[in-house]
Amino acid sequence: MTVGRHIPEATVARLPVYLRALVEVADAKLATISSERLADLAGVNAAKVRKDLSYLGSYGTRGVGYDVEFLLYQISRQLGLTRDWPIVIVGVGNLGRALANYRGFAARGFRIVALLDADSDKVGERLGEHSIRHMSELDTVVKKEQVAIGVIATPAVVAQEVADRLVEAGVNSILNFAPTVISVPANVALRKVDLSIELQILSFYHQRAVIANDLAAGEGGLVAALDAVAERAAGGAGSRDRARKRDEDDGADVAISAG
Amino acid sequence: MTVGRHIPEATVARLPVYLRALVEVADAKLATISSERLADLAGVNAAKVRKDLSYLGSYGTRGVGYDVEFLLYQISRQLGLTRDWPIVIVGVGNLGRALANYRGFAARGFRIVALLDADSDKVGERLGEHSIRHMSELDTVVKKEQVAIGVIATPAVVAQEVADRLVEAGVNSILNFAPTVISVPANVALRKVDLSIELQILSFYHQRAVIANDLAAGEGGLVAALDAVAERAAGGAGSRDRARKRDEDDGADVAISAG
DNA sequence: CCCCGCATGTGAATTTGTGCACGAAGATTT
DNA sequence: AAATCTTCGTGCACAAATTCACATGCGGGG
Repeated sequence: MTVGRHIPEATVARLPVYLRALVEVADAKLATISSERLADLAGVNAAKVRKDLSYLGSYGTRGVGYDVEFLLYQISRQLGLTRDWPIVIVGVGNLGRALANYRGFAARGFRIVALLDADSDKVGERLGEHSIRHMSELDTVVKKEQVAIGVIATPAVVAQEVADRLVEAGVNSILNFAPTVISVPANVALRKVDLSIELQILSFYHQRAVIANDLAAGEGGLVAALDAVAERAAGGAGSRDRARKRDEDDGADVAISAG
Repeated sequence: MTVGRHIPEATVARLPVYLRALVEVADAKLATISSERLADLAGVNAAKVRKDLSYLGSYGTRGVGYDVEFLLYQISRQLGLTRDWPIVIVGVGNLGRALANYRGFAARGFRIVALLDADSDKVGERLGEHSIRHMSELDTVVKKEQVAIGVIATPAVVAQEVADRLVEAGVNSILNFAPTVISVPANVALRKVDLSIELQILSFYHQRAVIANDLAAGEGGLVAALDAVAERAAGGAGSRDRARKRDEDDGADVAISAG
């Protein structure tokens, strides 16, 4: 492989999935793994795994597979997980609290350095190993702690303002949980996690399934009535779509574990 | 347009975003909106908005734009939001609680009918307008309430089992927050939200930005950048045998990357 | 009533992503 | 040492998604 420059976005989005699978494999004390097996664990197809990994360089051994530890290291390195990144969480409501308690952060080298909230009543409250500080300290904290990533968990109305302040303070990567579109300068990386949007997307496919089901199940007037609608809504390729979705779905995913 | 058949997946994922923007526009008492303006609010490009909307049918008026109310209705209908969908949340930990309290669900017609957890100590605990029920009631609840969508907010280890039970009980749409890959039959719709994966993806782009920045920073910066690179290259070998702690991270998802 | 301007709808080109199929390379067996 | 088996790496064709560019058609002004 021509030394992986420019890793495709779709590939980048899958690397963390491979990483997680590899951690499990390593825990099981296996030294090597085939693309086939890794694909299985990651829920994708083997050719894709090989192509993805080839962007990182040729780290596999034909006839054998990939060295688990080495691959773990290479992926971690590409993802920038070999060092710690200080993060701040802005907005300590429902979601902010869940995030603050989420142990997956530290596990991957994301170190929470501060929890900020605009509500003076919350300031000072202890949460895990941090006490909540006031928004006004944002700039100070970011600069002092060299914050790399800002997590926005505020209500939608203030999200853009918070983003602006984060950028202003020097943060160049933002993870937005607020249910609104925010915009940032081109040099700032932005990702969003939107719970209600995920549900709505699911609702779309769910509705199709329901209609398809009704059609398959019954044969009364209902069927006739829905027929035209179903034709448009479900199309003919419903199940094919569904099957694909499982594999490739890389649109938006978020993850949290409930402790 | 030949009346929307087969709406592309990418388009489906954007419809909720348009919907949200349209709600705001409607609140502002505007009767029509141009693709340009809607694109702006949704953070995408105007041609994409037009093409997306064209899949729903030709609802715009040349020279004028789209009728806000009408478009709102059409999108809601496509997404299946004109009716209520009963949902259950399985796993009432950190995240499950946040989800249970999240107001965005009810707002769009997703009605939580039950909160389930395997921990007997939690059973009976009141949370909002529900009291937590035991996992063993899953089948009963799903059937009695005609549950449409199951939300998994459990630790990763039990996620697959929970998914299996949901499917078994008749749920055909699942939103998975557990930080693990789960598999379901082809006729079941599945989406995942993985918080730690989002952070890792962000970390990838962040790292790039850091290096690019260092490089652009001038001479001293160049040295620093090369240092950073060297550190990664060399440090890798050193920390190569780092044993990653297995930890349950959470998934969460997001959607955009900034260049 | 006709013309002009504006914004939609869409064919076509481009870019990005996927997956097959096969050659290459290393391991294992005979 | 050769034959065989396994599994990677990748060229290629196809599919999906994005973006451009412009013809089309509606509404308003004169």
